[in-house]
Amino acid sequence: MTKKQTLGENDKAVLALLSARQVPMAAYDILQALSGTPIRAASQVYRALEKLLERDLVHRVESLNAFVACNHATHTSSPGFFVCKSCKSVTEFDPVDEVSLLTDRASGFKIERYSVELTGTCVVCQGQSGAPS
Amino acid sequence: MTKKQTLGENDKAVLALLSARQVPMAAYDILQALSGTPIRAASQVYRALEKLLERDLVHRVESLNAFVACNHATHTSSPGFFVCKSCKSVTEFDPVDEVSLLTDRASGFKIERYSVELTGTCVVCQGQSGAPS
DNA sequence: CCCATTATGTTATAACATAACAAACGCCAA
DNA sequence: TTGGCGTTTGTTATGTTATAACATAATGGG
Repeated sequence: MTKKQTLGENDKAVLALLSARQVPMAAYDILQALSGTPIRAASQVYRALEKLLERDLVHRVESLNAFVACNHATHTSSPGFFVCKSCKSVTEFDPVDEVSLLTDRASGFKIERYSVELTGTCVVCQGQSGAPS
Repeated sequence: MTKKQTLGENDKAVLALLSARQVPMAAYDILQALSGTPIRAASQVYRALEKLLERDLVHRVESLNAFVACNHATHTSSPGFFVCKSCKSVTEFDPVDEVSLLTDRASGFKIERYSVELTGTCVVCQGQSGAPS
């Protein structure tokens, strides 16, 4: 019963791509970016993403239907994100404090996974759009 | 320039449906459930949802690609949800405390909207599945 | 070597969402 | 009153995201 222990070539290619870019990518964008490789179909991308998500090497950004490489040393399965709607960048953080508050008010609900996504404008983009010439 | 101030029949029908059910519904489920009405196409459903979302009468549950009627007296545009993966029920709450923590660590990021979704098992479903006969 | 299992490739389709255009409706100014 | 404009609604088509289903190849233990 050998369950997948190593990443295959496709998985590595997807991970390398997401690590190189620092922004979230949609699955079909990944597909297009990897057109030089054996990856030719959506299902290959989704299969790779599935493995990478299991290992917390990649996170899904729910509010964007997109995927981003984890940039933390210690991979957490449930990160929080600041998502800049202007430049599409995301900043990852670990919402431990917030989640401990949430645990308190869960009143019996058994939390298995969470998604905390803050949408707005990052510092850089605020400077660029807000300032008059 | 009269911008839509009242809800139309379609909007009311969608809201009534979502209020009657207490669980999130996907847009195409709504479409099917309203087959007796003038609503015949997906775009009509999405248009109604758009208006209802603007007014915070309905919320989008990102992790389910689904929509649920707001059950709060004071409608907030950014609620939190406990989502039971077993019975699909959602419990809405206002994550003000958590978000004030997040504001502290946002370090210049301007938060406009947020989504806090906790997936797990509700008290009722824990009792049903966990207990031996 | 042979078979079972896992991995990969390929095609098709399901599920979710919006674009684009047409028809009808309401309002108010000429 | 009517004619024009903005809004709403209806309709068809298409775009986008995700998975199902099946075929083929690689791998590893007996």
